Amino acid sequence: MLTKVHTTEIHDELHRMLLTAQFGPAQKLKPEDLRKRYNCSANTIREILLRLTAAGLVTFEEQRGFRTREATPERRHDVTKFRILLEQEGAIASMQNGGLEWEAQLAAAHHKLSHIETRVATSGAVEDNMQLWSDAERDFHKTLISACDSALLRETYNRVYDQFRQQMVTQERDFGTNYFRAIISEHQAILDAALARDEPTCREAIYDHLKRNL
Amino acid sequence: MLTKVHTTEIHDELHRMLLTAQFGPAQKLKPEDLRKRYNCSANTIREILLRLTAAGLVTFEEQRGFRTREATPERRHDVTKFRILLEQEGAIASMQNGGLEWEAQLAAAHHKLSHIETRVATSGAVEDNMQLWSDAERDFHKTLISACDSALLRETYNRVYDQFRQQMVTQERDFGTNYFRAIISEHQAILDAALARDEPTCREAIYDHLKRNL
DNA sequence: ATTCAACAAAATTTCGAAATTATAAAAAAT
DNA sequence: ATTTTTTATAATTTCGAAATTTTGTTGAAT
Repeated sequence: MLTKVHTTEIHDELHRMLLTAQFGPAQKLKPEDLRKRYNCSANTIREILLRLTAAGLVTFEEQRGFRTREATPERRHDVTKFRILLEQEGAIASMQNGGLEWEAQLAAAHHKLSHIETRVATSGAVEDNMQLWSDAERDFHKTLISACDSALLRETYNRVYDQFRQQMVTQERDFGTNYFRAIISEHQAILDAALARDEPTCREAIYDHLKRNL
Repeated sequence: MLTKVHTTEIHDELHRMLLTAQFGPAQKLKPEDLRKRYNCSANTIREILLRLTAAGLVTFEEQRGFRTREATPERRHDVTKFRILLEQEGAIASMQNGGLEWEAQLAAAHHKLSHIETRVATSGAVEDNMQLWSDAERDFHKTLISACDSALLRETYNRVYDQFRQQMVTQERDFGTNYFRAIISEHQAILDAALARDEPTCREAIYDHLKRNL
């Protein structure tokens, strides 16, 4: 009898681990180890790793297995630059296409995010709120471009956002209260420009928010 | 004894078939059929289809298998718009970073392409030269952005180019001599603007080349 | 005639193991 | 001592089949 396995759950778990630096950069991901840890077959692990490769979080070389992506300044620069391009284009398209519903969703996402960021900035409890902040940050940026009419751009952005996050957490940067104090106003600037439909200002706000990673 | 199978070759074969409309739009890709056709295991087919899903040429739904992508005007529009964005950004970065070597490669790729296009436009032998033209066209556009400093943009462009091609061939368009007569000058305009480092003109030339698919 | 349930057939997913290939270690040759 | 060959070990890929889920069909109930 086959023990029921939950491929999706293992996938999500590994995905989460990759975005919280539970593995080192360019670290080998051994199917045999993972197989034992999750009590499933090597094939299932292989399929999951192939999907994570498609997401850009893992690299694959024929006959030599899987690795987490490298974390280098060059790659961080590349991912950041590309994210800026996609987010600017997506945000502007959203500003042109989005209506009241989009504005409301963006305001809501920002409200949540700024609440968490303020709490972290004042209390200093970074670790405790990391996952919460992480989800809220992703949601805000995703909502920003959500009214953009290109499904392909949105899909691509989601991939790139994850890769960006992977670079961030892997190259341990200053995630102290200073960081959170700084980004509160940056997120506010993006929100304001977006709702005001001020395209050049929004472009600039997105750039200013991300330029520290270039 | 296991009969040696060539996963890569089957993959490339299916990839080629997807880009030459050997399957209908949104057609189910049955692992069992493919397994028999290529004389390999269902698992191997599954792995290949997962890779093609990562490339964006195939869709996958849990427990209900794989399908070729749909071919709709909306999707063609989306893919075209995104391709224009990536190609414009990539070309301009190439013009800024590329040196003599890049110029030479671009000139070479264009020479090949225009030779084939002229032959097709005059002889009318479209079918006979389709694969040849297809490879040359891809190579020209790929070379155009090859000196762009973002590996991520280049990777993404390659994926989107394939998806664009898939839409083109699936929605049978006018691939007669008229088409080839038209694009000869369009490719020439892109080349000229790129070598002249004229950014606005190059942007426009890329748009003009692709706008018929919007 | 339409809807629903029960069953049968087909397709998908997962497994455990065999076969292949890469990697590491030891031995031999320069 | 360094390089090359050989051997042993480990990892990857592929298979064939079992288990699961979906899809299609038949027959009963409304």
